[in-house]
Formats: sequence, C-alpha cells, structure tokens
Amino acid sequence: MDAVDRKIVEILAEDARRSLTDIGAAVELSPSAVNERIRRLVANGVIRNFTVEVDHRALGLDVLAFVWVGLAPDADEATFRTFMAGHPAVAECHHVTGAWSYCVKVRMPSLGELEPFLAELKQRRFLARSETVIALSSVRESLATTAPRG
Amino acid sequence: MDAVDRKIVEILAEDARRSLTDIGAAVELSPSAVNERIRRLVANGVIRNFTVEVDHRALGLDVLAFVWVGLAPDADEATFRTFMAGHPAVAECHHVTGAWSYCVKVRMPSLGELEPFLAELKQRRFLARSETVIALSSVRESLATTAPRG
DNA sequence: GATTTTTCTGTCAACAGCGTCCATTCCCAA
DNA sequence: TTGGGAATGGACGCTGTTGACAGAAAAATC
Repeated sequence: MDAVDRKIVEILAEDARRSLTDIGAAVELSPSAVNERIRRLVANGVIRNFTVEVDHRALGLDVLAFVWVGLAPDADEATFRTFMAGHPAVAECHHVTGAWSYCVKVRMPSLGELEPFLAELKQRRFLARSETVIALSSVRESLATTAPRG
Repeated sequence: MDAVDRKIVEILAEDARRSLTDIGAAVELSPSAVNERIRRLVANGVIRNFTVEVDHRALGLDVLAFVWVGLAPDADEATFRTFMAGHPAVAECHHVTGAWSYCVKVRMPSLGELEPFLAELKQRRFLARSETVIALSSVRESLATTAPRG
C-alpha cells in the first residue's frame, strides 16, 4: 500500500474501465506491473469489488430514506443485523453512537413500501422507537470518495 | 429500459468486469447486443460510472460519521451545496425532511479531522445547529443495491 | 562487514480473448 | 409494403493474462 497503489485505486474509482496501459502511463509503470498491483489490491481486500454506479431513479427506486432505529432492549441484535444485511431495500446499515442504535439507509420504489418495511421491523420486535427521514434531493451521492485528503 | 437492461445492470453491479460474452450468455443475447445496450445505458445516464468499491479502512479512512446540519436562516444554500459537493471528506450530502436540513456522510482519517470540519462549517456561517453521529461498525455498506425487489 | 541467498517487484514478449465496429438481417409497427 | 430499431456475425486491433527473466532490497550466512 504505497503511493502508487493509492493512485491506482483513485484512478479506478474514477473510471474502472481505464486500460492497464493507460493507468501504467499515469503511474509510470508497465501494464503488467499495474495488473499485478491491482490483482494484489483485490486479493488484500483493498478493492472489494468492481461495480457500477447507478441512477436509482431510472431503475424505479424513487425514494431514499434514512431510518433511525432504537433497538428494543430484548431484541436479538444478531438477528437484526442478519435481517438488515439480507433485506433488498437496505443500502446501508450502520451501528452508531448517540441516542439511536442504528442508522439504516433504504431505497424503495415509492413511499408506499416504507410502511410495510417499518411494520416488519416492529412485528419482529426489533424496534423500541424509530424515526424516518426522507431525502428530497442529493447534493452528492457516493461518488468516489477515495482521496484521503483534498 | 426493459427486463434485459435491468438484468445487465444487476450483473454489472455485482461484477463490472464480467465479459460481454459472459453477460450475453446470461441474458441470451450476442456480445455485440449487450455492448450496445450497455453503451445506451451509459448514454442515458442509467449507468453513471464504472468504479471500484473500496475498503476505506485500508486506505486510512478509519472514521465514518453522519453530520446532521440545521442550516442557518441567513446561510446561502447554493454556496453550502457547492461547498459540500467539493469537500474531499464528504461522501454523501442529502437534503432531508424533518428537523434537520441536511444529512452529510463524511469519511476522515481520524476523529481529529472532525472538529476542523465542523469548525469550517461554523466559520462559514452555514450552521444554525448540528449533530454528529459516529458509525462504530457497518452491517452493510453500499454493496450493490440494484435489485428493485428481492 | 562482505557475500550469498531469498524474496519481491518490475520488464518484456507471446498469445488468447476481448471489446469495437460495420455490414447485414430480422422483426415489429406504421 | 415500408421504415426504423435492435440483434447477428465476422473482422480487426487492442487488451488482459501469463510465464520466463532481470534487478533491487532484505535476510541470512560466514
């Protein structure tokens, strides 16, 4: 994990389809060397996945919301986590400090799906309390935040 | 935007390095047809970017936090948005309903960078009030949430 | 402390496979 | 019947991949 690796990750985060030759030119290395470094970055788990950033609206996921979860005292936290990890609407789920237990980011086709989602959380007795915040618009959205500094 | 397109996006979200031949086999189309569809998905903005999911810890970004911003009544919202869009620590910034104006997701090397960040927001007179929530661990984190349903 | 050994990382060349492009064909709607 | 959009198939050039080799750095040996 040196400066060259970081630069390579930065380039890939911007455009993962850049060719090895191209990246090699940017970091002054041969294509094979770049390939080997990428292979190692993947093997070491620094690069988790090659993927695609999507316009969720275009895919029919019009609603983005944050659900603050105050876990019920008797709730099984492991079960809750498994449920969150597997639920198709859940984009993110973080265990957080402060008054709430978890911050859950969800995407759904419409507001109509929100109530059933919350209902299921309640029914499974996960919730002591919750608060849902709906995102109206996004100034910035998970676009490559690799740069360790400006 | 038909079922085939959605399937292609889903496949790419899982692994953007799958070959056209491979994807073609999955959706029963020739590689050229898949290529043309992907080209169009990119052109139409459905696919925003080819990128890479990263282990931020490995890159030295150990801290993930949510900053809830209550915008000052006299703050210039456009300036605030520009500032957020350009700040290297800001991973996401959403305009939200409820008691707060914005939900800002930030990543930093350590907790030490948090105070200067908040200080700058204050100094620029953006803030009426704010609340910072730190993520201790993540059950799930922006791993391909393409599926409109299970 | 110098020399050998090992390990790690890069270069180079060769090849198979890939994305890209274009002409052609097919199919559906007008 | 005709026109337009989408898929096919083949050709081309580039790309990723691999393996053999070279050089530097670190570890071990004398």
